[in-house]
Amino acid sequence: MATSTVENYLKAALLYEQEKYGIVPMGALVEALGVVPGTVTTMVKALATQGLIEHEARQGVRLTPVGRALALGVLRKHRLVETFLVQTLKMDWSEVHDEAEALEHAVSDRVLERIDEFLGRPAADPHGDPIPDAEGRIADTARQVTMEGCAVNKILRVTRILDQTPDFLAYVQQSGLKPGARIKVLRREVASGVVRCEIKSGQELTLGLPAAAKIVVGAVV
Amino acid sequence: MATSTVENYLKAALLYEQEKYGIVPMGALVEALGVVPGTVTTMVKALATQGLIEHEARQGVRLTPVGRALALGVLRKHRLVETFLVQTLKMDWSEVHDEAEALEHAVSDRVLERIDEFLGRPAADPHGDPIPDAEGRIADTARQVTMEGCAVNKILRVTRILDQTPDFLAYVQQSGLKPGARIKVLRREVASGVVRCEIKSGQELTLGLPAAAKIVVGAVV
DNA sequence: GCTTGCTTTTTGACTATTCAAAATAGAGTA
DNA sequence: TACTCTATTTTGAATAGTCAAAAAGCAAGC
Ligand SMILES: [Mn+2]
Ligand SMILES: [Mn+2]
Ligand SMILES: [Mn+2]
Ligand SMILES: [Mn+2]
Repeated sequence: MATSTVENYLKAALLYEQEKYGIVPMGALVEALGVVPGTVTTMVKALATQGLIEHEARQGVRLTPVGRALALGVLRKHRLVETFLVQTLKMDWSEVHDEAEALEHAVSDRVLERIDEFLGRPAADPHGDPIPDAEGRIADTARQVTMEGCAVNKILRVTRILDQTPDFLAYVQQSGLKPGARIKVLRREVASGVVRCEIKSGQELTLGLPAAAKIVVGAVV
Repeated sequence: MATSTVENYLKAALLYEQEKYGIVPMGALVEALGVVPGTVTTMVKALATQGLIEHEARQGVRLTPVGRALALGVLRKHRLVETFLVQTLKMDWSEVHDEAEALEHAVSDRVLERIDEFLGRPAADPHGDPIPDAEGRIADTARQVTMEGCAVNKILRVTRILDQTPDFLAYVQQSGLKPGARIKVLRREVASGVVRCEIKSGQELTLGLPAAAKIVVGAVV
């Protein structure tokens, strides 16, 4: 059985892989796990011995198929637990990440299956992050469009928030841009670096381009 | 923060204390935790240093008020989680113990409060074991009566199963003696060592005295 | 009092994970 | 080419928890 430390390392590598391309530098793991560099070197060697990752000296790591499958399982648990905490237990979407960070290591596959069924097999978590299915398949999010680059004057739906720091989530909540919200981008002013948009009931809102780039939108269903 | 190992040791000591009187012998912890005796001696010293138990050399341990409070918190998590798994996620009552054994260390107080509220602040878990409240108060079960010693020819309700081995739980389930079931003890034959009783819809059932002693009954509400 | 048998403790060793601090490799720069 | 800066690795040490096996304590019986 993989320890929770092992699971955290693999999940961190997976998330980095999904965001960037190719190899995961040691520094990315240092950052994600909050440990000193020497610790990562040590752990990475151990994980490589176990066949979960490949370690290119002075370069970084790459997940093996076994390691990736394990990481996808942990990510699935994390996101289903988050969804459960928000939908069923009515917790605030900004506080569920830390809870899921611990529960993802304690929820068994049996319990997870129950949760998945109970929730009706959701495709995304409260932040709009896609949930891998039981076989480890996960929706491709490479071509998602954000408020920074979407069509103008068209009603769209917020589907995902890329920046999940508490501050940004609080801002998103308070300004009504949570996943599910319907919005319309009115215009983009590149010179001043702002995006002007309309949210439900005609209210208008102005946000900076970097913030707009963190809000993924899609067609209204 | 107490590690899950520490929590398991304290909970084991608490459960033993509740069943028997006074001091908890080292062997009881060896048995409950599934480790070798030397390990218990080592851990017990560490727990004593942390002020969670008192260690009487060659005798055993006793929980300190701090240790007992911690243990009651873990027991509360365990039993609320079991209840949640059965009532909300529809898991079988015979399989939830092991799941709760892991989840009790990962569920935060915040999540626990949500679960407690969601379930309507239950007083007992699926096995009928009392759930400590948030302040650590737990119902006194010292004078509970079992089918071995209860009144005869009176309709009673099963409230608790004391033997929670999978085999016994399966027997209880299949013979309709789960907590909540209404039963009537018809007569006790001390010579042959059996108890004859009637369960719902007039079916009769015979069980041995040791088995009867594991089924707690109370007045019908 | 001496021997038996069971419980508990001691000792020595091992794994997993971590940090601090020093050493080193590379990449880019002057 | 030599220097500088940063990322990574090495080394040495610590903590938590565990086991195996030997030693010690103690109660009971002879
Ligand atoms: Mn985690
Ligand atoms: Mn999420
Ligand atoms: Mn446990
Ligand atoms: Mn129980």
